[in-house]
Amino acid sequence: MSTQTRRERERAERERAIIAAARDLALAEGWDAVTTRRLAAEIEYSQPVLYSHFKGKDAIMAAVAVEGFAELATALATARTSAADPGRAVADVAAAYTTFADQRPALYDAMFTLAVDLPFASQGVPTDLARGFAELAEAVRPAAGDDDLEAVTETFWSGLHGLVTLMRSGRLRRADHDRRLAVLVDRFSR
Amino acid sequence: MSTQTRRERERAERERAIIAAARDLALAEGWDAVTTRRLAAEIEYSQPVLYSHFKGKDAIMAAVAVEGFAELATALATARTSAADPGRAVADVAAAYTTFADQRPALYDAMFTLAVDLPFASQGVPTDLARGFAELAEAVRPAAGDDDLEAVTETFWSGLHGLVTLMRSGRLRRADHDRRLAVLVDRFSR
DNA sequence: CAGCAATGCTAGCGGTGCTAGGGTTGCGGT
DNA sequence: ACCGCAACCCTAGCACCGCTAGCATTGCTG
Repeated sequence: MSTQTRRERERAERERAIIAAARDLALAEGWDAVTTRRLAAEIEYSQPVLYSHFKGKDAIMAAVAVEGFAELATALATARTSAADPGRAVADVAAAYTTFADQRPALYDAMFTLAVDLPFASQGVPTDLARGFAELAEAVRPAAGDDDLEAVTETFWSGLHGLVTLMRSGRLRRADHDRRLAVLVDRFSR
Repeated sequence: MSTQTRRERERAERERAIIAAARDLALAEGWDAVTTRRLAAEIEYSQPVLYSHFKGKDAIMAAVAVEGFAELATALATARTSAADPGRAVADVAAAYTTFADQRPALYDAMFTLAVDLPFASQGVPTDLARGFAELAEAVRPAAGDDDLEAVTETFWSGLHGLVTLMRSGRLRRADHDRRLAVLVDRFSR
């Protein structure tokens, strides 16, 4: 039994090493640089080992994305609960969201742009995603008015997502980001 | 001189055939299915011919995207100018935008998600992109208030882009699209 | 009609994600 | 203590990708 548990522990550690290597490599050089060969070299095992842990490269990216959902939810929660007054919660949460996406572009891509077939129907993804979504919802609740809160939250989220992705692909000037963010926040604050 | 012009004409036709093949293939099976080998087979030439017209696959995708910008601009212009009254222009333009993206997903991807290094500083891209942008700006102008029109337009655009991309990647339920769109339109109509 | 220039082909390079099959290692039962 | 077996991991390779070098062939020009 002892050797069994040791093996399982080593396996779990190796799996974490794979995810960490993928994440670090993606953040440093982008997802294009994350190849199964480089990943294998990074963890000092051969390529096929990766496939004993994950179904394929997409699954590895999904695992990295899962970590991202937890981080994003935490960042949003911190921003909202530490807002000076409830009226500023929307602005603070919005700023936290775009900052998160801006500072971890590769992670954000894995979460929302690439890896379409995330394990949405299982694991902790829905949980952490829902946590982040709930933070957005609480922030915009006072300004929802007669509209359905879920629809307002989703729309606000879409606005943030659009700002982030369009700016990062060069369609929107970076210099005007704060101005745009202020407009969005204003429209969802009253 | 006659043979010269004939050759140039044939070359131009072939170039159009490449773009058309890429577009059709992308719309039918997605951009992953668009390989240089399949493209070459489609136009009944060998692979290297593609590279005498375009610098690489990205350039072909960019050419497809350029067509898309013109179409989108036209669709938005039609929606805005045929709106029953100016008050409904925002709703009609917004609907036209999301419908365009929904019906030509591959084209939309080429325009806004993939192909980062578009010929932004040349050709007709800025023109058509600016045309589309101007339509959005005219629609939201009455509701801009004291805010900078450009910032409001860019933010509205981001909202549309976010709705489209998040829905297409499965993050937002398709059934609630109209409700979300109504929220966005409402927030940019007053 | 000869020579040349342009044009498009075959073949191949280095890379990708992924997998089949064989060794080697090390645990478990006698 | 040792032997057989099972689990594990590596080497080698497949089919495909974008892209390019170099050669034939074609067809215009003087």
